[in-house]
Amino acid sequence: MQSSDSPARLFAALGDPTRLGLIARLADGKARSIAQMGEPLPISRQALAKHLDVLLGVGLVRRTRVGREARFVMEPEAIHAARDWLDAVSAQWDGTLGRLKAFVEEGG
Amino acid sequence: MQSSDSPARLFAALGDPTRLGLIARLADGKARSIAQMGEPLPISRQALAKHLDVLLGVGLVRRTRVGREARFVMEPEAIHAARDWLDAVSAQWDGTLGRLKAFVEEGG
DNA sequence: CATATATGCAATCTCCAGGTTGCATATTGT
DNA sequence: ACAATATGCAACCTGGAGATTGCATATATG
Repeated sequence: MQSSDSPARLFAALGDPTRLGLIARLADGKARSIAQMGEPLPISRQALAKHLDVLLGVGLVRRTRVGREARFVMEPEAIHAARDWLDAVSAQWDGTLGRLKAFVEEGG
Repeated sequence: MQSSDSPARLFAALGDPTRLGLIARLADGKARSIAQMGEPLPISRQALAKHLDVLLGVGLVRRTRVGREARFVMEPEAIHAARDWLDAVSAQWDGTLGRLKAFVEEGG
């Protein structure tokens, strides 16, 4: 696990419709091979493999070899990391807004 | 509000270290001009303006003209939209059905 | 063993994101 | 009016993302 570089890389990995769709499909917890993942997609197998490599690089999925297949499962911790970053930003916004309200209340 | 296209565009907007830094700074709720935002950054003013345009395009910031200045404020609703997407994925994973499927698929 | 299946590796192509420079426009200040 | 400030607009350059094709390798199956 050397992927906790910066949240930007994580968001960048999610910032592609194909990859986002892969994550959405893998969210059911099922492990899928590359061929299975690519079955409904209009792109080549190699393009798909690259996308999965990107997701792997930021820790959003985990790879397991089963025979000649490479099965991919979602890794929810990376999702949590991204969500935590957004929560922090959101919390800071809500906090400062609360302080602004307090100021208005006090100052009149 | 025509920005609720797909979450991928939102994540893509966040998937750049410069833009992520801008959002982090704007999370305090203060409105800042382009010159103010660019003061600590090692990039040109035009590059910064493009980044702010990207954030504007997905609804992450709001622009207000004050005299000759263009002030930017964060728009927390877009942050919430991104967080909600991650929550949905996470919730699906955490569901018992998803975990059971994962166990069956992996463990055999 | 021979063959089909599933994936890995590598070279290549194209396009656009992110950056720059130069000039134009609008607003403030003297 | 004139100069300084703040931004907008446009052309341009470059590296890398996303895709392709072709070939190599490993595993299952007859």
